[in-house]
Amino acid sequence: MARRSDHTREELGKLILISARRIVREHGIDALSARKVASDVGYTVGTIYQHFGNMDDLVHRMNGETLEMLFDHCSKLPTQEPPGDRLFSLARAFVNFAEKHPSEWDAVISYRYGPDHEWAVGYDEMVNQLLGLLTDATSSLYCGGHREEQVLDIRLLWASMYGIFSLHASDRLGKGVTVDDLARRLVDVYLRAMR
Amino acid sequence: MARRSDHTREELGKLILISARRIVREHGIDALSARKVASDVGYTVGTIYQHFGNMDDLVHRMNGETLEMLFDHCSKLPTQEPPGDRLFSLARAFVNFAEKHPSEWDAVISYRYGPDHEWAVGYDEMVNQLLGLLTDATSSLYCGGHREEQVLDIRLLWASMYGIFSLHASDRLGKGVTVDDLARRLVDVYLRAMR
DNA sequence: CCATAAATTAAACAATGTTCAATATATGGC
DNA sequence: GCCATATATTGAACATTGTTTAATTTATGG
Repeated sequence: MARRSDHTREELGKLILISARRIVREHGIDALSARKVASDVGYTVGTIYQHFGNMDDLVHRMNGETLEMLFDHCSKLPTQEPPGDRLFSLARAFVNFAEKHPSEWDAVISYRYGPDHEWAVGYDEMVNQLLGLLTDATSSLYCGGHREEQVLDIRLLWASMYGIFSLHASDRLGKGVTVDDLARRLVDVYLRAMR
Repeated sequence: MARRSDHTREELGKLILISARRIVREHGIDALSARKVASDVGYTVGTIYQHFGNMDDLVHRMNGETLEMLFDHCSKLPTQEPPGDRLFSLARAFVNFAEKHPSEWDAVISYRYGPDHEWAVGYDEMVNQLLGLLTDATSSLYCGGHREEQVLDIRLLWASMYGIFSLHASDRLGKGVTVDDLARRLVDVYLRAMR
């Protein structure tokens, strides 16, 4: 029996998340299971379920942290560029991050939660922060009173990137087409339309 | 034991696909299982596996047929409209179809195949036919020698629609944002960029 | 030192995809 | 009509899942 005083409750929660991430990184999201995490962390299944109500919650927390990593990655970008360049940089940063953490990003993109799963507020906030980066990078393009248009456009950019990654995850982008090609073209088309 | 002469091999294959589609339509892709299909069709699990090597193949065939249905749905569209209108019609037809067959479309969009699953040629051909519709609707916009650009743009439109549907499937489009809003805006942005 | 609360285990459950030997059925040759 | 052969079908098994729960162990506070 793993000793209760080995780690505080909080520490163990972190250990579980670290272990889950390691399994996902090394073997993909489909290889993740409660028992593997448990044995990896030196406890048994039940303990996992006391820290995370179910597997969806565990994956959800992990994915939230992955979004946080992406946000940090993007926050390092220079903020002085002209709006067009800045959007390109942002898109490239997305692609970079996805290439650097393929399995973890795949989990964010294509893990299917069960029907009664609820989105944590922290998760939504993180998405909003990422959308905020896109908003900042493009707001000079909406000098008029077209703020609602911008909201829609940001969602569209986000959805489009999401689709590119989704198709990429299952190798369905098309022969010779890369994520980078499509992301660049997406920004290009968008900027042309805004001109 | 179900009598062997009740149906020819081909008939039984069709029955299995019909049953699978019914289960998906009524209870969603996550409710689909080999045993449910088997009992629904009046046979046992093993028979399913003699007709479809594994569940991925079964879903793949079903999804291929769904794409076929979408293609038929889109083929009824008038072909005389100006290119812009035609692209809007096409996008609306996609959205219509997805709204008409939510669960079956969800299966196409977000079912995760196993790691060693291979895409059937028939499936890819069907995707190509759908991309062909987009190509036809937009080719007058590429009067110059920009055919490679068009190929990329078609893939981009496809990926973007895909992303919109993916996010919609998990209710993550954003507060008050609909599939139709985004699809229309997508076409709008694209056409503006092409102008 | 003991009572209480919390953490942890071990075992169970139902459901899944998948395989396989045994059995039943149809078919073609006589 | 009968028999051998090929094929279809079953039924049971296996490993793996997520999840629950009663029993046990551990820490903590009086």
